[in-house]
Amino acid sequence: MGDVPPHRYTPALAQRIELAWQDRWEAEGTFHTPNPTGRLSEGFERVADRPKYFVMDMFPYPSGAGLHVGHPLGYLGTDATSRFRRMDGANVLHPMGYDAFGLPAEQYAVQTGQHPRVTTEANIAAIKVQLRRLGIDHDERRTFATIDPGYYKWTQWIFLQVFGSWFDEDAGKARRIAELVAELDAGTREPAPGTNDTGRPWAELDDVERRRVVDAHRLAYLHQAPVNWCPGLGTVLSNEEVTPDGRSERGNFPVFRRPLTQWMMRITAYADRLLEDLDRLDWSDSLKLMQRNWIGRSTGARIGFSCADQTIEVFTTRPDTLFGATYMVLAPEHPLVGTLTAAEWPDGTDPRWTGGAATPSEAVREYQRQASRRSELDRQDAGREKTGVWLGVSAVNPVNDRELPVFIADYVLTGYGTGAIMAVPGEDTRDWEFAEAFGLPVIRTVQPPADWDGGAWTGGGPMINSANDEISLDGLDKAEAIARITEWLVARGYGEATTTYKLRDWLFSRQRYWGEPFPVVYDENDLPVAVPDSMLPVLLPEVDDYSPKTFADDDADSAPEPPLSRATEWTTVELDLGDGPKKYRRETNTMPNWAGSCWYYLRYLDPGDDTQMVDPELERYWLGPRERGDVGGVDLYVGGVEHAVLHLLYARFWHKVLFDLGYVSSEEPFRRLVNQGYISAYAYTDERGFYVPAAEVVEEDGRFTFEGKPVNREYGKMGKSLKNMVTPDEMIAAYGADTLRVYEMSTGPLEQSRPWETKAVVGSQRLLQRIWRVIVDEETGAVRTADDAQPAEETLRALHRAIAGVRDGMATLRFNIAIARITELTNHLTQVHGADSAVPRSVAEPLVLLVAPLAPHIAEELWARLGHEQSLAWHPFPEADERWLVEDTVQVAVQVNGKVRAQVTVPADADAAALEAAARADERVAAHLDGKTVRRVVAVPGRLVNFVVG
RNA sequence: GCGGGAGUGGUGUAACGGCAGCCACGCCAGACUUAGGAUCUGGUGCCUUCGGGCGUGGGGGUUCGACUCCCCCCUCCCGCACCA
Repeated sequence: MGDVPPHRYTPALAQRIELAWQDRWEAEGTFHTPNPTGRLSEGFERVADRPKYFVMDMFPYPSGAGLHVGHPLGYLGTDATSRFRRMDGANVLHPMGYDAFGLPAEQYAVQTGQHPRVTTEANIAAIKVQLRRLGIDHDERRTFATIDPGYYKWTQWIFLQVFGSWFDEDAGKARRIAELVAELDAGTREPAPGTNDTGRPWAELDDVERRRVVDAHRLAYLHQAPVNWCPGLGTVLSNEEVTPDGRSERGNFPVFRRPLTQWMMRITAYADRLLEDLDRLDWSDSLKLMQRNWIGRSTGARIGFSCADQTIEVFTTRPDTLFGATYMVLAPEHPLVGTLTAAEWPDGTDPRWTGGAATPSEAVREYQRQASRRSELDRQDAGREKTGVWLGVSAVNPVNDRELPVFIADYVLTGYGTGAIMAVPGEDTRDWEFAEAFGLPVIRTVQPPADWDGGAWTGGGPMINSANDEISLDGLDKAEAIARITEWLVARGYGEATTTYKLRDWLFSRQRYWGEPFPVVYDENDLPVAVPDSMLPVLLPEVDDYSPKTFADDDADSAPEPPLSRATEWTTVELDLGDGPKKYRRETNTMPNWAGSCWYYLRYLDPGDDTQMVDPELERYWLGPRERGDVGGVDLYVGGVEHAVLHLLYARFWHKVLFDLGYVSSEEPFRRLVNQGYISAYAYTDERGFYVPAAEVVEEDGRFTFEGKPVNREYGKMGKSLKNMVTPDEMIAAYGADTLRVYEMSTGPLEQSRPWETKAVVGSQRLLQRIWRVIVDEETGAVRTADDAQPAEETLRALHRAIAGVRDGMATLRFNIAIARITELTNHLTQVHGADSAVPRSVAEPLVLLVAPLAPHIAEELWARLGHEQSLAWHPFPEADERWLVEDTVQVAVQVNGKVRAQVTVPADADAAALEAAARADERVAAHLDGKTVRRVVAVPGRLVNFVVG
C-alpha cells in the first residue's frame, strides 16, 4: 500500500462529500421551485423576473426489475440541464413522479405474492433512494405516484370530462355534452350519422333512447366490437399494445380478436389535429414520422359499385385508375359476403376461382375458416402467395359498366377503409399478383415508361384507356385525373372524396385489478352514469384475489373476468344521483396504465391541490403559450423512443380535449421532446453458447478470454440474462456519483445510444481529481488558489473559450463537448500551474461553476472551500467575454491547390491582401509557387489562404 | 418492399462549406518511485525511400476548397409493413 495523499479526491472522499451535500440540499430546500401563486409560492418574489423553464423526464415505472447504469442517463441529462438553467437565471421546474398502475407492477406483485401496492411502494422507495444518491435536483415536494388516491381522483375527473364531451365536427373541437342535448332539443342539430339506431327523429324518442343517442356521441363511449383479447394476460389490449405479429407487447402472449363491449376513447376525432400540430412541435423528425405513420391519414375517394341489389363501398387513393378496375375484393369478414354469395357456380367457372368447392357458399365458408385461423399470425407475410375465392357474382364498374367479378381474399383487411377494394392490377402490385394467380385481365390506365418490362406500374405518367361518353381522363396527370373523376363520381352520386386513417379509437378498458376504477355506474337500463365529482375518487377496493383470471395462452374462446367483478360488496352500490336513492352497478373494468401518464405533467404544478386538477394560473405560467401561435407545453421532455406512439399520442389527445374544454391554455403538452439514447453493453458467450460474467472477461491482443478460455463477444441490452449488468450502486461505490455522472454525460450527445465501458470510467474520475487539485492541496487540504493573482492572458482565453463551449454543449444537450471544454481548461491549468504555482481564484471559481451542473457535489464542496457560504445552485453561470474569445493574432493555413503547405501567423484583423502577402512571404509557400502561374488566390480573413496554381 | 437515420483512428467521439481526428479510453515512452492498476509529462490515423504520399463506407458531381451540399451504389440501425 502506497501513500495516497491525505486530501486526494478519492472515492471515499467523494462519498462523504456527496452524502453531506445531499443532506444539505434537502435540509435547505435548495431545489424548491416557487410557483407564482398558491401554496407553493413561497419565495416567488426572488424569481419573479426570471423566465420559467419546465424540464421533465418520462417518469419511471417501478416494475421491480433491477436498475442498471443505462436507466439514469436521461435523468442525468435533465438534471444537468435543470441545474444549468437555474444558474443561468431561469425559474426551473424539475419534478419527478411515478407511473405505478398497470400490468408489470401487477405481475411483479403476483410473482412475489404481495399486494401490488406493497411491492409498488417498495420499488418507488428504492428508486427515490437511487435518484437522491445520484444527486438529482428534483423538487421533492412535487412528487407523487399515479396510484395515490389524491392523484387518481383527478385522472377519474378527466375521464368524466371526456365522457361529458362530444366532438363537434363543424367546430373541429370538443364541446360539452349538455350543449349537444340543447341543440338536439332545439332542433338545430340532428344526431350524427350512426348514433341513432331507431331511425326515428329525436323529438319522438323516449328518455332511454335519447340517452343512447347521446352516449353514442361521447368522446368516451361503450362500444361492442372485436377487441384484442389476450388470454395469457387475462385482459384486452389496445391496438398500440399489440405487436405486428399479433402478440402482447407486454409478455409476448398471443392475442385474439373477439367481440366485447368495452370503453373506447374517440381519439380518431382528433386525428387531423394530432397530425397537423406535429409541425408546430420541436420534436425529432423521426418521432414525428412515427406518429404520422401511426395516424396514417390517406385521402382518396369512396366509390359505390352495385352488385346484385347491393352496393359495395370501396375506398381508394387512386380513383384516377377507376377505368382499370377488372375485379373486386372483399375482406373475408366483410358483412356483405353472406348476402352476395351466389347459389352456384356458373358454367365454365375457372377452377382457380372456386377453391375446389362445389358451390360458392362452401368455398366462402372454407376460405373464411382458414382466414380466421390464420388471423394475424401469418398475415404479416406480405410475400405470401395471394389466395381467395370468387363469390360467384359480379359488380358493375360505374364508369364503363364493365362486369367485375367479386372475390374474397385475405390480402384485403377488414379494419382499413371499407374492407373492400376495387382491384386495378395495372397500377397496384398486390392486385397484379392476385390477377396473375387467378388469370384476371389487366387494363393499364397509366402509360408506363417505354422500357417498363411488365408488372404493376405504380409511378406517374399520362392517363390512357380512361374515357367514356361523358368523361375522358386520357392524357391527364394523376392529380388532375383524381380531381376530374372525383367530381364526376360526386355529380353522378357514385362516390365522394374522403379521408381515412389507420388510427383507431383507443380501447380504454382493462380486465385488471391494478388500475384506476372507472367513475361510472350503470343504472337499471344498463346505461352508464357518471359518478358525481363530489364522490371522487372512486377508490380501488381491497379484494381477496387481485390477480386476474388468466387462461391458457392459446385459449381463444375464453372470456375476460375482471378481478373487481369478484368484489361483490363493491360492485353494487346505492346512490342518490338526483332522483332519489337507487341501486347501481359499478363498472368493474379498470383504466389502462396509460391513463395516469396522460396528464401527470399538469399535476406537478401543485400535486396537493384538492380542489382542482390544476390551477389555471399555474398552467398558464408553466405551460402556457409564449406568443401567439405557440403551442406551449413542457420546455424539455426527455424519455425513451419506445413511447413514440403510445404515451405521446394519448397524452396529446387528452391535452387537446382539456384545451377544447378550457382547462388548459396550451395546445400541446410537450413543446420540445428529446429521446435519450440507450446504454448497451458487450456480452460474452463461451464455446457452449452460455453467457459468462462480462466483468470478468479480459482482453488480450484483441482476443477476449474468460478464465483463460476464449469467448465470443456480442453486443446488446444490459441485463441479468446477458450477465453484463452494471448498476449505479456499484459505480457509485467504486467512484462516486459525480464520476458516474460525468462519465455517462461524456460518452456522447444525449440522443445517442452508446456502449458501456467500465474501464473508461476512470478517465472521468481523473478529470475530477485534477479539478480538485487545482483548488485543494492534496497534502494539507488547504485551498491553494492565489486570491489576488492576475491570470495570464493565455489562461483567460482558455477560460472564456471553455465557458463558451460549455454553454453551447449545455444548450444543445451535447454534454460531451461541455466536458471536453472543461477538460481542456483543466489540463491547461495543470500545465501552466504545476504543483507549486497557484491558480488565480478568478479562474478557479468559474471552473467550479462550469462543472457544477455535471458534477454538482464536488463543485459545491470546492465552492464552499473557496469560502462561499451559499450553495452555488443559484449562483450565476459564468458568461464568456467576447474580448477573450477573439485572438490578437491567428494562425492561418496556407493551401496550394487545396493542400495545406504552411502555417502563417498574422494579426486577427488582417485583410485578404495582408493575408496573401504574409503567405507569399513564407518560404515553403514560395517554393510551392515557384515557377508556377497563380491563377487565383482565395484569402478568407482569419481562416486560410488558398493559391490556385496551374 | 416503403419511409427515416447513420457510416470518421484499435474504441467512444469532435470539427460556421475553410488546417480532419478536439476531449477521453486504450496503447507506447519518460519522470517521481522499493513498487505502481496512483500521479505527472510527452507521443500515438495509415504508408514512407523522411522529400512526401494517402486518408472521413464506395463511385461520380458542384466548389478555389467537401466529413459537411447534390446524384448513384454498399452496409448497418430504427420505424412501418398486403393500409387499397
